[in-house]
Amino acid sequence: MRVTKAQAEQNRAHIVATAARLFRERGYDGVGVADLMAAAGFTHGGFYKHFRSKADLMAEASASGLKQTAARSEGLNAAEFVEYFVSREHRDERGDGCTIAALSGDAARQPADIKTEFAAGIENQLTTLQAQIDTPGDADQPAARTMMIDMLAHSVGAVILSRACPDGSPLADEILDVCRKKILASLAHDNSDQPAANSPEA
Amino acid sequence: MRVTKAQAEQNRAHIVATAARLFRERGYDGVGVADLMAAAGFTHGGFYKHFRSKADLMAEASASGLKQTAARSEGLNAAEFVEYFVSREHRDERGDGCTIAALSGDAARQPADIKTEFAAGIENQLTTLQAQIDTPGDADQPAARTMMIDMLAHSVGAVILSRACPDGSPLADEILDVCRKKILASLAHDNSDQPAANSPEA
DNA sequence: TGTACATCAGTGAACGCGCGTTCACTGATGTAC
DNA sequence: TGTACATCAGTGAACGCGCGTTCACTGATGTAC
Repeated sequence: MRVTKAQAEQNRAHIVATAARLFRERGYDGVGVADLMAAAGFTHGGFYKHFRSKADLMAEASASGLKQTAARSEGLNAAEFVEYFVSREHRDERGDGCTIAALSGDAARQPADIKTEFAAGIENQLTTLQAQIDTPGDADQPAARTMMIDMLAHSVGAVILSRACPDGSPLADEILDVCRKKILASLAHDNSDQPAANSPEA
Repeated sequence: MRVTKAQAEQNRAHIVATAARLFRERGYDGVGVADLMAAAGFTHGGFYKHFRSKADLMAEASASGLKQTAARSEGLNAAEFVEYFVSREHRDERGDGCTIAALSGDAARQPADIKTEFAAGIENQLTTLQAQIDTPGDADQPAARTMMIDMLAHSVGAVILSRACPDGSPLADEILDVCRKKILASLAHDNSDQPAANSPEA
């Protein structure tokens, strides 16, 4: 049952893509090697012809998923990104959605190699988002980066919080709607580095 | 080896509290019944004298953890809450930190009973935070709720994103610092429901 | 271009291990008189 | 208040099961001549 070198590479890529999707849907612990290989259309034994261990695949599938996530938002400006990201559709489609939103909570408990992939994935996402900002001068690139970091964290928080609520509950939708408006508003009246950022209490 | 009714209740509460902490640290799947009972100072067999199943304990420990989380932020105003929440200390102390930040990602994949506990926990947290807002008149309670929903999602996103990065990496700290400033700033110049929330693109 | 042999992607049974759960047992607690 | 018995929190061995991983095997592919 040997298979063309090209076919084998294609099969391997298919397994990685399937893993990226299943991990987003069910988390790293929620997908077994046998599950995964069956979903990809193979028997489980062949897994170790492609990967040294499940842990290795976890890192590779994470990297692949993060790359795909960033590629998807290429060409979107910040507002368009938020409209898609902080939406019911995105919230309800874990498997096809953003890897950062789906797996950051899990990544926090994984070994360093996976966390490194996440940091790289986040950097890549930031670069992609920044590339679409109308920069009047190149001077305020740090401000653009700051803005995108904040916007991404804000959006990720909204989706994760909404997903933690029961399916179809009012609170789940309220969180999404409130945050989408607020994030869009904060993008609109360009809060580019107001100096008044210290001690708002008292 | 029977034990006082009072002692048994105390032991049960201790197991729940231990579970809440361990689940925050390692996630629901990362803690076994035997692990948990050993950490609480018991052998695993006794577990089923207190709980019908691990799933039952997961729901109860979640509720307990969420209650504790909200209780901790009582008396803090929004800015004080953010200063604590979006900090390195909180990020690095998963076990002692906020249950929402630690487990929302996992809760999304759990059965309805756990999601229901999370929704209740979030509502409780919102009520606690709103109670500390200087409301000029009672009229803008909806605006206060909106503000707290947004601030909570924003803060949770910052912590989760930071935790997904390698320990001690520059990006992990940058995310935290950027978001803390931005969230405090948005609280300070009170962006109470600006009308300009539609279509900032084009 | 044809032939002979080595390679290796994929198969499916089997492995040890840790998980959640059950169970017979213990002995101090709680209760009935 | 004291005695006899039932209760049940906690113990530790054992259960079946699914997990990640290994292995002998297959047979088409790739390679050497």
